[in-house]
Amino acid sequence: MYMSEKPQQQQESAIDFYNSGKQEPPHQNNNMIIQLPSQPHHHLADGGATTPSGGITATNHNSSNPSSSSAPKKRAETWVQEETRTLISLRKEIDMLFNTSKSNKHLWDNISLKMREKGFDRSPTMCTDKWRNLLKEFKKAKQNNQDGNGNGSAKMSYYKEIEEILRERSKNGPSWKNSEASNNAGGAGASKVDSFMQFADKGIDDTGLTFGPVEANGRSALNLERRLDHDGHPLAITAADAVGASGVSPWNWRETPGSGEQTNTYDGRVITVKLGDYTKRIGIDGSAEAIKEAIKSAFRLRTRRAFWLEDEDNVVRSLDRDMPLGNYTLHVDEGLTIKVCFYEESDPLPVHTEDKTFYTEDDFREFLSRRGWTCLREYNGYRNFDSMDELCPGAIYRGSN
DNA sequence: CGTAGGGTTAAGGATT
DNA sequence: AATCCTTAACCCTACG
Repeated sequence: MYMSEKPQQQQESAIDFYNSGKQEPPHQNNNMIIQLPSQPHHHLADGGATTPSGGITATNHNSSNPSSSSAPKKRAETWVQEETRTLISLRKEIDMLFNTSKSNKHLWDNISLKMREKGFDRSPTMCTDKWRNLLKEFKKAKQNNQDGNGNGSAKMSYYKEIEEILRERSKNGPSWKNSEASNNAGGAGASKVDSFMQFADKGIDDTGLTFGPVEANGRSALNLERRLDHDGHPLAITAADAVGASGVSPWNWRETPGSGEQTNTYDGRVITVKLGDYTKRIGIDGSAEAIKEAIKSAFRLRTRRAFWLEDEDNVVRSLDRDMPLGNYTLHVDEGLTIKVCFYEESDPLPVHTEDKTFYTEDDFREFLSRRGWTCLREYNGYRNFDSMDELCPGAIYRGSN
């Protein structure tokens, strides 16, 4: 109505966002060549929303148009369903790591990275904004849900997810906030730490990641052990003993029978999860955490690497006891692999180089600090990198201070 | 400092 | 063409 002045400022910051590096200058420029898998962006319109051409979001504008002053600020593409779902599920995975009194930037960085890995080119800021907008929508929807809002649209499924996250949160009580990624020492606390990104997971296997992204034999890069049987988690079911897992996980939050009666008898709610040559059946009667643990257990995932399930349509599904039964493919974060040169005191030439794979910003920081470095420097250049985000896969770096 | 959370602005497609 | 509607992106404030 009466707001005619101010576009200035807004416009500016928006442009800045895409062009000059306020937020992460989209990885594409510089030499961050995270090649996105050809921008999947399946264009399922988001709840009837429109997703015009192209599928490539904001960031590609600047390739041709660095900062022509009068660039008519384009807002980013509307998020498509898969994007939103992926975001929700990624956020869900690490929700307990968010700490209101500390910077969560690295967490959003990570989420953004994961998004990019899945072909969704969304900056951390875009992710936070989207998340916040989702929360707002959700709350608003909840307020006036009495009045005929009960459409079963995609949004409702977002809301379901969000509700669950919030439920988990409140259920876990304040503890999730202050005692951050609880150290793994001890019982139930351990499983609260998500399999997804165990940032605080020092100590175990600190050379980290003995399991590089792709092993020489070509088998998928997990530290799968030979025996792929289940060892313990009640929801991890082998093909042979699917019936045995009556397990309701210790973290089973839902008392309410939900839809219909919820008996103790195992009602066969099992999904099939495939990874490479291995197929396992996983019971999904527990909480998201429990299901995750079951998957880890079944496939012997002992890494901090992110993993996720995609259904037969390649849609990333969040782990949920209500998730549709069926066949899923397990995907594991491939990490970001670079080469690092090591020098001897006197010798100007590198003694040896080593491949190094990072899965999280914390991996990266930990790696640096363990060697007394503050950043990495490109091997034949002088640019320093103190964030994993800026590293270029396969490039060569050396430690620097 | 940072975050959450609420509000606001405006881009841009859809509808009339 | 005008209007409506959705939603990305921004602003502000309280709170820790």
